[in-house]
Amino acid sequence: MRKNIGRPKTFDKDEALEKAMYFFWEHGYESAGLSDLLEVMGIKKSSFYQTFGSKEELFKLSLECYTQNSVTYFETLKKVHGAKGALVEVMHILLQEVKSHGETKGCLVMNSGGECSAKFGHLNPLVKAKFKEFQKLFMGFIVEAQELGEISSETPAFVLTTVYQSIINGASAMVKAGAGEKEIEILLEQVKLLLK
Amino acid sequence: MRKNIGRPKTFDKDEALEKAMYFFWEHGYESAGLSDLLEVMGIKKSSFYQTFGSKEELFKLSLECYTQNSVTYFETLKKVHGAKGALVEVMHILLQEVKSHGETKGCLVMNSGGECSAKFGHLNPLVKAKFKEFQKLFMGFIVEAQELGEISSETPAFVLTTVYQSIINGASAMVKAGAGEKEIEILLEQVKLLLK
DNA sequence: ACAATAAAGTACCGATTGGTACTAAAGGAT
DNA sequence: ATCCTTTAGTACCAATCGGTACTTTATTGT
Repeated sequence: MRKNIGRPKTFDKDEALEKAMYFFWEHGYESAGLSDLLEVMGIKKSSFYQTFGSKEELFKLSLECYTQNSVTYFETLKKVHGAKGALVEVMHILLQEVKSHGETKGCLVMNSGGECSAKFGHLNPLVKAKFKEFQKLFMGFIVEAQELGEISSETPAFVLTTVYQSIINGASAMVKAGAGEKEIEILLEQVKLLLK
Repeated sequence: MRKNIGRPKTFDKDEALEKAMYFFWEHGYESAGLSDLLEVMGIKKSSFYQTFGSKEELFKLSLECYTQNSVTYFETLKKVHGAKGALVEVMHILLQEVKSHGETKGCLVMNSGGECSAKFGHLNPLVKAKFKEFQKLFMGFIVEAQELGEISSETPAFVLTTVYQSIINGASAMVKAGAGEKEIEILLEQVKLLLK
């Protein structure tokens, strides 16, 4: 069987996907126009449909890509700040975003939940699966922090995880609706208080 | 000056607006098609543009309508459950929604924040204004509960308000992303714990 | 009867959407 | 030189979008 026949690919699929993922993250699934995506990805329509099949397929892959990137990013944060510190740092980063830009992209998975639950119900199962991955990721950090004694083991890890998620997701939702620094500073303190 | 000249209106503007508001609440601004809205409102296109001007104007009025309805609704809850009880009841209602339907519409203002912050930036000021109205509404309840001794005055009212908002908004966002009963039950307990 | 207003109904508009079809050129392997 | 595949480019598609224009009919007060 012959290999490398024909004209070789001139773009990297994963790189193009990552660029698309960022664009979905910024604009949402529906609002991300195909022509905009193509421009960002740096490929032409014919290449796109041959490689990714459809906009919906691209979006599904973007959700996967986002989750993988997030896991890697959290591992990096853990190495720098520790398990508990990484969780606090997430809120700290949100605060910095609000202070410098007054807005935030939030979490692609949560954003997609809001967008898909009403109009793109067939994407809900995937969104839910990714949500559970994040839940698992966060709880892993909390369990680890509890084992290390960074966080009290008095409250069950799942409870801490759920409350933590509600605060950070609520925080970014509030920023999008118009909340400012004061609110996020309060919520940062609340996260620190929660993870005692 | 002659009054009541011409053919009288056969539909009530406020009723039609309220129906449109519910439709926006369920489907979001962009996803609510004009033809769907007309069907729900029970009026024809010509009547619509004469009365409301445009889809965007209708949406702005819907945000006003939603906020007014919410204020009225909260006053009702307060009469039944008291100031603190009303705040807890909001979370309780969300839990019931999850138990019976597995989903929630959330808050129209917060939903609009997520939708408009990216693509319909010119609506942000209005969304922000409505967000602050809700903030004021919640804080009024908390202040009242503190004065009555239902809630401890140890923590400042604004802090309690912010944390409360982050939890309920985070909760409905999580439900849309796929969270279930367990998570919301935990968050209901957390709200009760917060408002001590 | 007449004027004034609102309704229903129809037709149409330009713009945009995601997606398809097809041609032609490019580039590497055999 | 031949084959295979991926590019770029163009044209086109049906569907949908919010919105406009216009005619016709209905219902009131004067």
